[in-house]
Amino acid sequence: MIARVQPPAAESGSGTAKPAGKRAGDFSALDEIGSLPHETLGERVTGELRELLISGKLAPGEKLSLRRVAEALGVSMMPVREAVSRLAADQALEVLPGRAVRVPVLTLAQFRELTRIRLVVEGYAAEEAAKVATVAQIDAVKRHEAAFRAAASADPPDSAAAVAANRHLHFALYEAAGMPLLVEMIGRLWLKVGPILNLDMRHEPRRLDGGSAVVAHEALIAALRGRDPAAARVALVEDIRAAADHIERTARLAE
Amino acid sequence: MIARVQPPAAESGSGTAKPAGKRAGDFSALDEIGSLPHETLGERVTGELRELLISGKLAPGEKLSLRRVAEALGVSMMPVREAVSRLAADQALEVLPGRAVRVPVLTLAQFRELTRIRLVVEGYAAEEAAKVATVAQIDAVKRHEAAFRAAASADPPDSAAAVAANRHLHFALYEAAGMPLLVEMIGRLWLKVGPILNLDMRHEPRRLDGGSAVVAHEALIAALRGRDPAAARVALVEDIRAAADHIERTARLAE
DNA sequence: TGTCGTGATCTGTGATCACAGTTAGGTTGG
DNA sequence: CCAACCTAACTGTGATCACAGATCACGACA
Repeated sequence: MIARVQPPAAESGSGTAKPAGKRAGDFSALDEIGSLPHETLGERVTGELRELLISGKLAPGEKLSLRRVAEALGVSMMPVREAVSRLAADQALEVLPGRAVRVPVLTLAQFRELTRIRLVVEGYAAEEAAKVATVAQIDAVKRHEAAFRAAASADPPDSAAAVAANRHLHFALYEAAGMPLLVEMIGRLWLKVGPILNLDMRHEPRRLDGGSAVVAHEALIAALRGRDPAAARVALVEDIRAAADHIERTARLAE
Repeated sequence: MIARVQPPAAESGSGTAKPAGKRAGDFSALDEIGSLPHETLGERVTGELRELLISGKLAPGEKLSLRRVAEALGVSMMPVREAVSRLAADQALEVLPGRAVRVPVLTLAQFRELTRIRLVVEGYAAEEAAKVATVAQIDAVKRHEAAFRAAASADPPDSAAAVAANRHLHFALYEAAGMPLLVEMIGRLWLKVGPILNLDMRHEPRRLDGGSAVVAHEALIAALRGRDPAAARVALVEDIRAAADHIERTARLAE
């Protein structure tokens, strides 16, 4: 089913900050107000569905009905159509020929290809991050790593928190590379692997978290501190590959 | 302005080929018809706009009106909305806060980031293609290369044909890597750089075509024939970098 | 002559209605 | 008891209408 709309959610998507015309030094009070969000309904629904997908709350194969989603979110069918169109364009959702729209079920081949692409793209982001990250950005990564370890080693393990912390850790790293378009592209990749990956982590948090993930994360942070791009890439590749191996062994993939 | 709808256009996007249920050997006649397109109107409009973007027929900064596009294509406003939503989700189009939707104008920083990403992603595709390409696929690349050289060295140079041949050449290469998701991701990148890149090539075909492009393409084909992944990557990187350098010098980029 | 106010016209956004296709469930005939 | 049909409810798609906001141009006032 569909979760309720959370009020603001602090959407991290494409920011719309635009100071518009800014003259020399007159009317200083007017420059304070920075163009309010103007977030359209369709965008909010998109963000809502994206959040559900990337956090693994929507299982692969799950069917979505435009009318049901619209009703659950308290909006008309129209914004939901727009949101589904966008996500379907990214293949984060798929619409079957004459049926409903559903969360795609990846084939083994597709999952493997996606993993290979992630190794290249996210590995590159880690490399660049190791080159140009500020100490504040490295601290942010460390903070999320601590949160991840805490959630993973708790008794019982807080799988939801671990999933969220893992995501924040990775994206804090990617944003440290200073390449916004690259970050967004990675977000699109996570939209595709999110359902299987996080659904699995949600089911078996200790297997993945207590093991190689923590080790890889520590190696990653050490590489960031030492400003060692090659080591950062290796650490991240190890992290992704370990998770992917685990998925391949346990998750149910099509065909 | 908006071009007219070309009848079929042989959409090369996400194929919808699906033989549906295929039983043993009964009703052989029914298996002939391969589930007809079932292409929705919105999808066709999307493909139409995508083609205009990737071929550089829509200039950066050009404004689009949903109603005008709808009228020009002879459809309602609805399918156009869907198409624009999809393309805007990929940032192939952008919708200003309270204004119209337009083709994005890249800043210099954005263009450089895009180029860096292309070097990584398309370079990887070239590497993989050199590993696994079949002879038929290599021949296809060679065929497009010949068409490109012919169009570029003609008098006067056929810039439209050169642009098209260049695109076919690159995508024939990428498809040879056998990674469909990667190809689609690259297509998304081209959607962003297409307007500036091809618009420029259209204006000054000889500068780019007669020079480094042909050399890079020849080196690329030689690398494919020799099954040398590293050389293929170098050749492609050289091709992209030369084009990007030319753009940076001549094209008018924002900010 | 320069500048501000103002109205007409455009923009995208959202809602509602109509429709063809498919699916699922219930019923009937074997 | 099983299978086939048939109806009813649901699906996404497309069109039309209504609305708030922004832009632009013209005209009036200083």
